[in-house]
Amino acid sequence: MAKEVTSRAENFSLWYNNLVTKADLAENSAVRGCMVIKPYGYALWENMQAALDKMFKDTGHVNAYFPLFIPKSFLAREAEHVEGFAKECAVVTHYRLRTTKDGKNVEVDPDAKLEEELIVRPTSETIIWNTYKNWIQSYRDLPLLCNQWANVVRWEMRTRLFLRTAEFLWQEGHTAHSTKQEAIEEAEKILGVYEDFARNHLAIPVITGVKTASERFAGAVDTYCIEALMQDGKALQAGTSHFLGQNFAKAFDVQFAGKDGSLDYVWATSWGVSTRLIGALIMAHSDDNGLILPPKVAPLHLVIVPLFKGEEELKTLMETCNRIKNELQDAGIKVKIDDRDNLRSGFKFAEHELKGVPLRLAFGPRDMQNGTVEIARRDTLTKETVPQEGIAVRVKDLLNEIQKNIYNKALKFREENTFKVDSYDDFKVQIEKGGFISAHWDGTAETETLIKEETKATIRCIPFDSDKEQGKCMVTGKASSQRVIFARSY
RNA sequence: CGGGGUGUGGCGCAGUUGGCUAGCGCGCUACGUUCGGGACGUAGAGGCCGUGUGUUCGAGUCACAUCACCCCGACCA
Repeated sequence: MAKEVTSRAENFSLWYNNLVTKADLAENSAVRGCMVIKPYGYALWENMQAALDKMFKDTGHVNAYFPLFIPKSFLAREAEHVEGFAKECAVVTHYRLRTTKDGKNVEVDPDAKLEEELIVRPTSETIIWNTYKNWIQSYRDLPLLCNQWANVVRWEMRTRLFLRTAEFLWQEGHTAHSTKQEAIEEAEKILGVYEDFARNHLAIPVITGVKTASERFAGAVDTYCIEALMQDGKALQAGTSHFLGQNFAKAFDVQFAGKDGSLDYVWATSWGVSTRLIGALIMAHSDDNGLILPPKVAPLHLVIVPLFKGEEELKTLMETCNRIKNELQDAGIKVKIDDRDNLRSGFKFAEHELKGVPLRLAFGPRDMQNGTVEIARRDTLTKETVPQEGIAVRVKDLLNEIQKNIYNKALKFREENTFKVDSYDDFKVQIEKGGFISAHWDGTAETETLIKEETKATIRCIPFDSDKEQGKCMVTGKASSQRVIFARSY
């Protein structure tokens, strides 16, 4: 009997469980909201990392690493920045423990108090700019294009597995430029990288645009973003790229000498994507049978399941299985043979579907006789029997098809769930049903706040590619020059 | 920090108006039969019922306290 899975809520844990668990940190409430990334989930992250890392390097960036700890005073330098992060910082106040008198426990040694507290980085702008100060003197030192792969900690009031954990992994790029124009171009270029990565690797269509002032990164002049739509109709901010102006350069006194000898503050960007992208991947594609992972980032492309009774039969099948495995591996396909003898094949099928392995190749005595194999697609759940000959080509084709199909499905979903709305009444009705809503807004923070308070919808972004159509704000009736994207979001 | 809910083997749960030896499903171990879509049988292992204090002849069950977790808000990638 097949297990029945009905509700979407059940699926969320169904989807996550293969990749990640909540950190089990016993009695300590302080670390709630951390996650353990299991090997399979981490392999997925590593694939995403590798692809992104290559894209960064192809656009002239290099990797570096900066400290986890940030002196408290650094955060105070940029007023808006500290305002934005102060409420969610973990602070190190002591550097030593000691055994309690009864010898049964440990406690903080009050004599080991730090003179200046250290902040566990919520993001690294401050410590990086403090370092850049020493790296930049002349226009010849620019542009400086660094990326860092790191963990960060944000003490959120409420956490949510993958989407908002207390600690998460990410990459953060921090660049310095000699002109405003060049910095803006950099921020835009990176947003393009993110969009490309989401589309071509994660198979997630995203809307690119700029954030409104109230949604902007603390300390940025402009925040560009990619916004994705999840299957439950909620929006997810999947990545951001910030034009920081000269804010951090001024805060950390980073000036450079130009060709003409004049001094000026450098122009900056910062940008990042995190393990939240894994959450996006899961929530954008998965179905009631479990995960659906795009081949480009899947830890495993194909599992070979030999169908056998008894050790003897397995032996006779394994020769062919190994041959196929080698052939596929030589073609660059990530493949595994599932020859566990304590599980029935049906169970294995279900398990690999749950884990989102794009292809499954079943091979039994019947195929042995016919010189065939059975290939099943995870995305469509369809099966076909094909000759063993030329299997690598067929598998490659299928992986490409799956990659495309997953994207097209997600794109179709987004298109079917994006609505143009012109009246606030319609808006209130539509927002309950989820999806992106494209509507006119008068450009004021007051209206934005009002809408948020009344409907819980936020402006996800002012999209780059929207028509510059004239219209009237759906709330105030004031003039608007383009539609913006509203949604409820994670 | 407000509002609601839950704590019982690894996981998911039941446990009556307090009652005797705390159950069930999944999973786990062993053996056997099975094996082309989540198998079955038999035999096992595994629990001071979140914690503390009380009420009682007797507490998983009642009271009070406390801790933790989940959901909904405020905050946020």
